[in-house]
Amino acid sequence: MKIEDKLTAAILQGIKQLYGQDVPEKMVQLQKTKKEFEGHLTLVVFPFLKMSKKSPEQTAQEIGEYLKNNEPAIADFNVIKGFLNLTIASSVWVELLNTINKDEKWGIKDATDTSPLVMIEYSSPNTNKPLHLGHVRNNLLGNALANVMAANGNKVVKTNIVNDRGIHICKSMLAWLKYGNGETPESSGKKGDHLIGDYYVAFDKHYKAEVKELTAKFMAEGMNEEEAKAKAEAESPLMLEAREMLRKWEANDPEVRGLWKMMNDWVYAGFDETYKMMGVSFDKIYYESETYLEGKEKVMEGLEKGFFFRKEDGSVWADLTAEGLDHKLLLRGDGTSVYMTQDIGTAKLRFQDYPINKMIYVVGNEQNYHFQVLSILLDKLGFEWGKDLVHFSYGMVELPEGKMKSREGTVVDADDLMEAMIETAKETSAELGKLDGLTKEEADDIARIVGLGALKYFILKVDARKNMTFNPKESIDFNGNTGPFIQYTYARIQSILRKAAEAGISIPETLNTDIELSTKEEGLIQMLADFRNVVAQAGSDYNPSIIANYAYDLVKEYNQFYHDFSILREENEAVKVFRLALSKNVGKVVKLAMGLLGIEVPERM
RNA sequence: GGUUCCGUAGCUCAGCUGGAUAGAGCAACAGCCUUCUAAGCUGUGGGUCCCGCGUUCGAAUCGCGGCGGAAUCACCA
Repeated sequence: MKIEDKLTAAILQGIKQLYGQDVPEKMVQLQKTKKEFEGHLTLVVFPFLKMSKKSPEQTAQEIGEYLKNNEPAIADFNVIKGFLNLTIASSVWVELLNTINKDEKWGIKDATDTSPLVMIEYSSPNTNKPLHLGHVRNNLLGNALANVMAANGNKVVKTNIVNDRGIHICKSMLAWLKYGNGETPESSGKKGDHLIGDYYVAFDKHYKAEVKELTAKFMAEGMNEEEAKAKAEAESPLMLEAREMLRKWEANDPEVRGLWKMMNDWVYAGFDETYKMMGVSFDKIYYESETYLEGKEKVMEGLEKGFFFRKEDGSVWADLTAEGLDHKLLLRGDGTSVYMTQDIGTAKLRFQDYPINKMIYVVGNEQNYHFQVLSILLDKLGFEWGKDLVHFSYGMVELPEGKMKSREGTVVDADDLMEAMIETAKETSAELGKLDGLTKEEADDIARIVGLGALKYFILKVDARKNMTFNPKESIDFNGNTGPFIQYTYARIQSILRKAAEAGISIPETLNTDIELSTKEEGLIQMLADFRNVVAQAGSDYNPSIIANYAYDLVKEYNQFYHDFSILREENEAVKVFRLALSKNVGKVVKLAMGLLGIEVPERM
């Protein structure tokens, strides 16, 4: 039983005894005592003044005395204004540590057969260019959220919807045909996604040049600039060719389809490498080319049932004015589908494939409106989870000079970024002399773990909703509130445990409670115990960042403890063993917490 | 213009189901490595929590109104 629950019960009992009234549980506001005061938990007594009819100080004093006399867990108390600071007995903390110690996965709740099934969609790349920093945030958040949901006892299916069709791919294909000389990933030594991305850029370059030329021509013929540009864009032969290619694709032209498949496969091979390096994975991948037709069917079904309406030109719309929104297009006049139609189709397939209880879409906040609409539409169409689907909406990653713009070449590439982080980690490790005596493989592995840890933590510690700034010049720090700091502390704990084992000191599963603890040690146990709440809250709030910030707080606290107290040099055997057990469990919880974020921790660094 | 989100130290961010003197890191300055890993620890300086009004014993936190920034409101995805 949690200490807070136990105390709450005791306090309720006390209130009844002292003031003869039953009060609702939520009036008992127990919070962690602030550092500058003595005690572990603090009861705010203001809510009870009405029934005690006494001053805050007197009321707190009364409740404190009651607790000290009647609740064995309370060793002492002090009163400051309306705050009753309660000191919990050392033995209670040791018992708590014993509980935590026995539980290898403290704070983690495994799914059972009857657990709800949560599907999480994330990543969702286009196949015409490599992943960039924005995708990195998406992937890391999606992966972390999946871990968090799983740790809260849900069955989790991670899914990815790949946008593998459309005009953007045709542009890359066309450019490759025109300017490529048959270049392949093998022949060029480039990753497939980068190769295709380069041709997408090439298309854009040639297209722009074409438009510029045509615009000049039309202006010479007497048009104003705006008209000329619009006409040039509409009549650009390159763009017309790309559109023609898309038509052929839709008509299943074997040549176009063949090229499309080949080039997409290159891209997937590239993505797979990136995902693998990033440490993210999927249980089920959907391809838009396979789902986009499904949506039409569903929309037609809705049309028959009268949820939607058709305009004279044949286009199909949803009237959402009753929900405070506008009219939304679902099928174009020519019967082709739009983005929304595809999401409906994908939803349909997913629902066929899995008994989904909750659907979470990890998609940037520029699509808030889209998901608001999607939720309503899915609900109308009879998807049980439609109404309360979760759009896990995250903010943009911006550069100091503003948004990333592919046009201006300011896009931060995911592969480059990871490589740079690992390289920096390697250099830093070498400078600090951490790599002495390690094999190259070991050193490389540590550099990978630390470099990626720095990147992942940097991104995950920020509240997902907020836009965040990433400064490539200053790069990501390895000191302070960072992934490496947490990893470092973990590695140091492992080092101590190794040394203890070498010295033949064993840590018993159950520690003797007859030991005096310092406030720092008690505080650490309190923080360890809190991990449960943190995981639960991260799950119910869909918020991985609180785990990141928790891990930092815990490690920061442990580091201070580490410097103030000796562990292996401690002479009192019982105290030494206790501190080892405490360290071990800090290490365990840090590893679990970082694991939820998808961040590895090294045994040494 | 409508809707949604954001605004906390020079910078990057915590804190927000109302609670005590608003916290970290970076940057600056001053200390600490013959002792369990100094990617660390200790200290100093640094604040109109965007502004105003309201609710409350109590507001960075809740409500309303402003101001500033972002996103979105496409037969793009």
